[in-house]
Amino acid sequence: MPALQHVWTRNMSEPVDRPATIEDVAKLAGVSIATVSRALRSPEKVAESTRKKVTAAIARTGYTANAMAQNLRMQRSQMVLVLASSIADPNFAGILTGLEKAAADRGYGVLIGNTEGTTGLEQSYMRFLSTGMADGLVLLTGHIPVAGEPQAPLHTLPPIVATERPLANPDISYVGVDDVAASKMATEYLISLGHRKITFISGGPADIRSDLRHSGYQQGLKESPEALRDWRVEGEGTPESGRAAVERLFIKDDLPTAFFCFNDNTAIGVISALQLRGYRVPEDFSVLGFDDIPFANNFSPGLTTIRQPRQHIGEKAMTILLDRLANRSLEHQRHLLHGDLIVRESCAGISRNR
Amino acid sequence: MPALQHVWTRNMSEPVDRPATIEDVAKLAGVSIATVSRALRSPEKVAESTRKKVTAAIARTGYTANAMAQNLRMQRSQMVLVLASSIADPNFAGILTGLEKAAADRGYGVLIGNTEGTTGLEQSYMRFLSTGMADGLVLLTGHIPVAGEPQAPLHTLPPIVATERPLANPDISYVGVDDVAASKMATEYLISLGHRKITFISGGPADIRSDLRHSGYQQGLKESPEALRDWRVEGEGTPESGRAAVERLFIKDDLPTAFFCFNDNTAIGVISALQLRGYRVPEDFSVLGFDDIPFANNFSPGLTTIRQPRQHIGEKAMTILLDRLANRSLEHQRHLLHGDLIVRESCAGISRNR
DNA sequence: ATCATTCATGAAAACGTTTACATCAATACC
DNA sequence: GGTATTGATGTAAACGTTTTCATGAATGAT
Repeated sequence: MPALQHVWTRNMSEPVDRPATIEDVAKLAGVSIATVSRALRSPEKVAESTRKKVTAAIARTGYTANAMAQNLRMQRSQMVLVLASSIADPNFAGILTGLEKAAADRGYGVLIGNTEGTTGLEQSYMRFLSTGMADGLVLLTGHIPVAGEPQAPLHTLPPIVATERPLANPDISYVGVDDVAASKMATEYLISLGHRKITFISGGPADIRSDLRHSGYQQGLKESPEALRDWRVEGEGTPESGRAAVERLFIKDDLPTAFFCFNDNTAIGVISALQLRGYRVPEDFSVLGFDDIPFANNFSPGLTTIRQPRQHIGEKAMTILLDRLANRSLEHQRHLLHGDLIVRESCAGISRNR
Repeated sequence: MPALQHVWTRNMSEPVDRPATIEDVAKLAGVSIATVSRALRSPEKVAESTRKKVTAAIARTGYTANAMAQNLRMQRSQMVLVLASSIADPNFAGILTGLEKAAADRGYGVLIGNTEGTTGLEQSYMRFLSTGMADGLVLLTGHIPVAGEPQAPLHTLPPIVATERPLANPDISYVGVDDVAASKMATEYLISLGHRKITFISGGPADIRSDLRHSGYQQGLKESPEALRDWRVEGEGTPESGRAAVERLFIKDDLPTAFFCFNDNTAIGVISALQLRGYRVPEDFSVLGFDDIPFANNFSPGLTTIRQPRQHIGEKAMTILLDRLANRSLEHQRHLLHGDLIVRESCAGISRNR
């Protein structure tokens, strides 16, 4: 006897068999649907003998519980919405991998929304929350997507956790790399190599991480006994902006010996601009990045950079969210993960001939 | 009067107000729930005056229809499952962006599953389909995830479309770049630069695309009147495998003047191996890639490569799937999109001194 | 032997929608 | 002025679960 299963395309010759329901199973096993449900959800409550009958009937019918019905009844969706401002961001894939893994481990699904930085799309994705299609929210956008007033009531939103970009609002859980500590470490490393004139290229004024990393850079500078100049120039986190920053410095003829860049993309731009002008990295200038994007190792010279533990970040963020979903009482928390300094080839001791 | 809205966290002082239901709206508007539903789904069926009352009541209550209830009733989920073997794949982000956009445009959500190439995870994600949490499936894995027999019944599965990696099974819709035509074009380009000894580095025997691109390469060779050697060596699609391939050729002392690589990652490995041996690209060797990964432009030398229209591929794939979902009668279709040759710096005319 | 407990099961009420059908009023027709 | 026709609404039945409560049967204690 062939198993009765889901059939998606109609076969004109025979009657369409819908997916088996709990009632089909119950009938076949000669029990009530309540018993079938119990046999599945809390097997200890049903007698050994009937449990066997039910199991057999389930196997025969190919039954799988309808998730919509379950979720409607249980008032949840087992789904989490992940909102990102750009899927193409080099950090996105790694974080998503972690988010996804942690979610899958606990039976949750991951719904993704690409907001492209527009609040319109943001709002549109929020419907997954308001309609109950998702139970929680992971934000990679750097801000809370609230339509209305300046300070819309937070309790109006489901459990949220932010990652990748810190939020201005401290009342929301955040997990990410410790930007300040990592940047301090990076700066200290450059100083330890003998550099005294270190430029920091930011990722743009809109990005909070710029200020955090700048602040770590400042702290690194302060550690050193010598007076060191706080030398921040603006970038945008793109290779082009890195190139442009270098050009501006050359025009002003105000050159550092080392660059600490907001991210690897900027560093790549900086290096290519320097090389284009005939300089060598690290012999003439040292360049240090942030992120350790997958490509950092294949660039030439290999990028010395701070590694973001992307997958861990994702996993931790999802774990916090799901814990919150499971137990309403949990408070929000911030987790700053350590970022390793990955030493490759783009930084070296200060050259003698400059 | 404050709007009655969803509240996720309990405020001990006052009673918890659940999300407003259709019944709340009906009561407030003084009509039946059927009328509220009609006012929303088919406004033309309800009198102007009552429609206004309903609209007002909806605004007052902050009502949004419960998606679970809707989906249960309407027997669909408005959700699509996207299965990928690796989120970290450089093509993934672009394709996902397209998939996501097309889905969002039509009110569908995108559920993602990272199989990591394991059939265990694949099976586990299939539960979204069998439980009705997703209506359709997008495969970026290169094969159909069927648990059982060698040729499990296809009608047992929901509408499927494959992208990124072609499937062995021709009965499933596929949209991707035209590997053969693009590879032929790439090869012809190298020939037009004067190259007569061109190596093709594959992406590994398991990847069908290796054979397609190899076949296009062969066709490109055949076009040329001179006898040209079919010169395929095995790689794995990684920079390391590209490096290794170069080393093997040097050991055999059997060198081409140009390399056509399965993908950009391989090309990057090839170039770095050549540079490490003191050769220059493109002066000494030409190297051509495939994909045009975001980084290809920032590599040095800029990678000449075939551009995959990733976002278009994703959009087209999703469109086909959703069309199929909307109208069962549609047959499967394959769409091969044109891949542009992007000329940068890694290929040049054959050098005089070799 | 009686009565209180435990244990396994079934009946039925939710969960929040959509929609076929019935109802009734108002209009149109002759 | 009686009868079709149209139009707007309400009633109630689904959709497929989980879970409270009630019902009996079997067990245990006295």
